[in-house]
Amino acid sequence: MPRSKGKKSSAPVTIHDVAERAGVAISSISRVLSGHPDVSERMRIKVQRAADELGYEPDFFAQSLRSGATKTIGFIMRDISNPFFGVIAQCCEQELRKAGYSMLLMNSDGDVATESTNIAQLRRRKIDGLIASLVSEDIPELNSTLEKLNAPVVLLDREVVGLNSSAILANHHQGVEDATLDLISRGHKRIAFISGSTRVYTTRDRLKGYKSAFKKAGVTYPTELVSLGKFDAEFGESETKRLFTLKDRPTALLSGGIGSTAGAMRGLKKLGLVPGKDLAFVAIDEWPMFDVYGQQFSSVYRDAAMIGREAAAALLEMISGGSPRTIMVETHYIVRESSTGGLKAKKK
Amino acid sequence: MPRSKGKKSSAPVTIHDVAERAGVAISSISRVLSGHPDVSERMRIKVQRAADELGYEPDFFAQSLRSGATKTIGFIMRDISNPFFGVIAQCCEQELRKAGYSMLLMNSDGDVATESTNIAQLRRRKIDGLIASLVSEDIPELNSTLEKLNAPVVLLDREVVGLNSSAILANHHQGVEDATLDLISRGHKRIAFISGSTRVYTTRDRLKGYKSAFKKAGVTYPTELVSLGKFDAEFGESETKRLFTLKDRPTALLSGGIGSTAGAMRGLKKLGLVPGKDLAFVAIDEWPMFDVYGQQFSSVYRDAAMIGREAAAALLEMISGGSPRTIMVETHYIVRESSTGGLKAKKK
DNA sequence: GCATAAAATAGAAACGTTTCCAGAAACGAT
DNA sequence: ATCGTTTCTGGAAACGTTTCTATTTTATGC
Repeated sequence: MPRSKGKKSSAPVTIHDVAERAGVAISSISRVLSGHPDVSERMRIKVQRAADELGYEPDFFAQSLRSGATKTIGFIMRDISNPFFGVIAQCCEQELRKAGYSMLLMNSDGDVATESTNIAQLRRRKIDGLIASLVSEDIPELNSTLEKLNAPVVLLDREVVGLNSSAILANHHQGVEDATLDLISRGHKRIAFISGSTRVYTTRDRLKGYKSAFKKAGVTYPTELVSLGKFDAEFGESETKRLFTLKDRPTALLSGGIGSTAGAMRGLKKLGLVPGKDLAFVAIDEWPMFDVYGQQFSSVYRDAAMIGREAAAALLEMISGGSPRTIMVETHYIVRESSTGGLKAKKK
Repeated sequence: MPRSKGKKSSAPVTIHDVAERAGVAISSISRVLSGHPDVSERMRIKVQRAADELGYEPDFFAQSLRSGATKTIGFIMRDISNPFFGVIAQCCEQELRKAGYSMLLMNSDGDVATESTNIAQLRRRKIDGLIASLVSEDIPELNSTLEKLNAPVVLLDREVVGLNSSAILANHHQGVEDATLDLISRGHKRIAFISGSTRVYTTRDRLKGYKSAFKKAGVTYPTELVSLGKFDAEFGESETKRLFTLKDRPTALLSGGIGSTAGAMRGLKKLGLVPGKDLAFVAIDEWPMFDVYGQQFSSVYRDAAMIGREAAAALLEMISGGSPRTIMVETHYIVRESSTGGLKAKKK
């Protein structure tokens, strides 16, 4: 028992063990392993061998405590089960991992309070950076909460005024304008538009595209068919039902966001309306497999994988001293079968 | 400068600052804040007030270094962009967060080497537990790698022999048997079956259901229509194309796993074959929105949200000293339109 | 009141690193 | 040889907690 030389099976090997084995000071071990320049070749070899023989792995927490860097990135999503966010998360994590960082994932479930708790938690964990898809842009104290993080921030599809962060924005209005113009040119005037709150960039920019299309076409847009509230499926479904049971019901529908689209599709189904036949339908953001399902949906597309990669790149840049920047990702209107339909016998 | 009383704007407040303010020892601060019983009411109030006034937040890394608990759970997925895994991740994270744990997310991208690197990384980070959807079950050194983690493990849909872990398994064979029997009863004999490698539980259990259905029906199953290889979309697509261009082509298809199904659907589309018409088609595991897309797909369903919750629960249980256990989640055959079709003019 | 036990507190030693500082060794140049 | 440089190394002080031990205070029973 008193012998500490025995094979202490599972006691983790520390820097002291390596130092003892190599017969040098612990500071030398640290220098060798962290690639410090002031190290002789003889020392390097000696230490490396001792470390290898003992299978030494530096303790992450001790390192972080002393050095201050945690090699950890916080990632706050409104809903990771949303495949659009899933792709972003995947690509982002891949890039961060390549650079030696790990990703701490938290869902806010679209709830402001949860989001703020999450940010606080991440601050205590001293993350080196944050990538977030925020619930809203104008929450009181949001700026101060984020600044207290004391770490660079990359926002996805959000513009927070007065905050010194990077942002990955999509050029939503372009795609939406194209889609709306196409629908108008097909003869639609009563085009419904469902999306989230105007308190976030996403909605505002989409709305801009919707309005500018009508303007370009010289038509006034139907304000009563624009429904902006939440991004979730419940809202999408109930609004779709409401709008499509109006007396003078819409002939086309633009649904903004993955959640909205899911809700809209459910709503239409319950009403017995078939996209591409009883109405023209364009989804903003794609669900996976949109291109192969029997019924093909038109969409305003953006590249989620690229968004993830760009977010990681922007953050890593800031961590190594770079300045915040805003990246604009293009959107594209993809015409498929569901852009047709909704107009009674006009074609005949 | 020499005064340290001045408002040092951004220097983080430590336990020492609180101790000084309250005029007590740092050990008392720790005791109060961690809810130690041996604390007088007077002390509790004094410390609490000082802590509140200073806005003290214990340093996470210092806590972990000293106490050994990291309040962090590793989560290794093959592909988080897969919405099925996304739902699992979301529900799981939610449960863990409630219990005060954070989730460190890593993708293995279906690659064994990446997976093993990830596990090593998580070990250095001293995670309190791991939840993983492993690439394979019989990788050499997998057991020792996982055991070296020195933390409880919950595996999703995997059976690793000799490993003392919990597992969330799905009762795949039941759902697949039901689906296969239904197809047989509709008159199908040439039922193709595409899934991943038999080196994982998932495939083995599904295959079991497929075979037992044929056995129960007293029919020998078409070995040449069973294609087991990988879970990804490429494999699903190429095998679908191969099988459905055979001279004596299948009349029905069971595709196992989200990836396979995506590939199969692409393949069928390219061949111009419509599920529910030119063939009967049953997906094993659902893509989101299967119930609302124009063309409705039959499936063998399992509840991803429940899997996530059960995984979290099992892990938390083990962390607080409980024993590993295996949870079996039911699967259900859901009949929709795509179960019809594929039989020439039999009905007429 | 007094011994004894119990409760509350302070002080200091960890935890495993990195980093600062000082000193030793090596190396040219005189 | 001697002196300055440079290069390398060892020792020790952080980093901010928790936890162990020892000490002081308070309560309890006679």
